[in-house]
Amino acid sequence: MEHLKTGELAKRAGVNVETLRFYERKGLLPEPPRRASGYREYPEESVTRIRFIKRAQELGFSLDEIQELLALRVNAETPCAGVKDFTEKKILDVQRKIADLKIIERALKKLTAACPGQGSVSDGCPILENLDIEF
Amino acid sequence: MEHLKTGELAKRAGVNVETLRFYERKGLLPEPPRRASGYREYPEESVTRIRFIKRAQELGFSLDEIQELLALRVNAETPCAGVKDFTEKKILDVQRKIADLKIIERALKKLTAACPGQGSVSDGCPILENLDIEF
DNA sequence: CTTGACTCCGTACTTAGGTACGGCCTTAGA
DNA sequence: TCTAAGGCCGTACCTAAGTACGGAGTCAAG
Repeated sequence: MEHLKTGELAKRAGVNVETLRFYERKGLLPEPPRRASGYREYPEESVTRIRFIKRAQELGFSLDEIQELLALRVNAETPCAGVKDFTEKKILDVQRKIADLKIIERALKKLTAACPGQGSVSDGCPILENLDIEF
Repeated sequence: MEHLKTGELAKRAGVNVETLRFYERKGLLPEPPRRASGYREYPEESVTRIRFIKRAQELGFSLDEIQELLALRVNAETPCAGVKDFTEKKILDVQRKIADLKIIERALKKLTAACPGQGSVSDGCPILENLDIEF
């Protein structure tokens, strides 16, 4: 199977059909070729594209930022220096996110570490009162 | 200075005054004591609380999730086991985020690594066509 | 003791990111 | 070949997360 219709793509990528149209309008998903009837014919790769978008969202990127990320592999007119600058900024961005998530991870681990998993919080559970997250 | 008025807190935390009222309505920010006039008097810690909320958002948590995270240090009635379960799920969640961000980081680094930072993309810039991010 | 900046509150508006609706058209299978 | 399931489009609607408005009360510096 080489081509996908909207419904198939939507199902495979785990999104609503309308979301595909929405992404297309937004320029996140390139307009696919159409058959004579007007039906869209998506290539297989669209699945990973969509999934990348969804995952990047969960990582705190807005659709606009995601578009910029995706543009990196496509756009052939931007001056190289600009691309490099942008990319380096994004790397810092990502590194900060990783660092902060590690702080949160550590805080959460500290919580579970001591917890017996039984009894009720009020008397004895050592998990709480220890979630100190500072940035 | 022990107490903060809404405007002061807002400025320190870098958010709009209205956002504070909004968070209060949502239960993300506990209702502070009021002076006789009705004016809110926030404790200093509110600043870190707000900043935590903002940062957690940037890391891809919704306000509802953030509320759950914050609830961990406060709520004294939930059964310990439930708390532990929730916390462990969140840890996995966070670890997945970190892993995926690292993938993105690596992809972005691969881009800059080879780029001279000059010339235009179309002829010669090695950055592009190499951003292969798969989940 | 006034005046300008700040606060209160309820309510309305905005933006991002989708979802749903509905009328019409296409396709594929019995 | 008829027909249900699915596609097309424009438009309207929805939720999350704020932002703005505006009339009335409060505070503090001069």
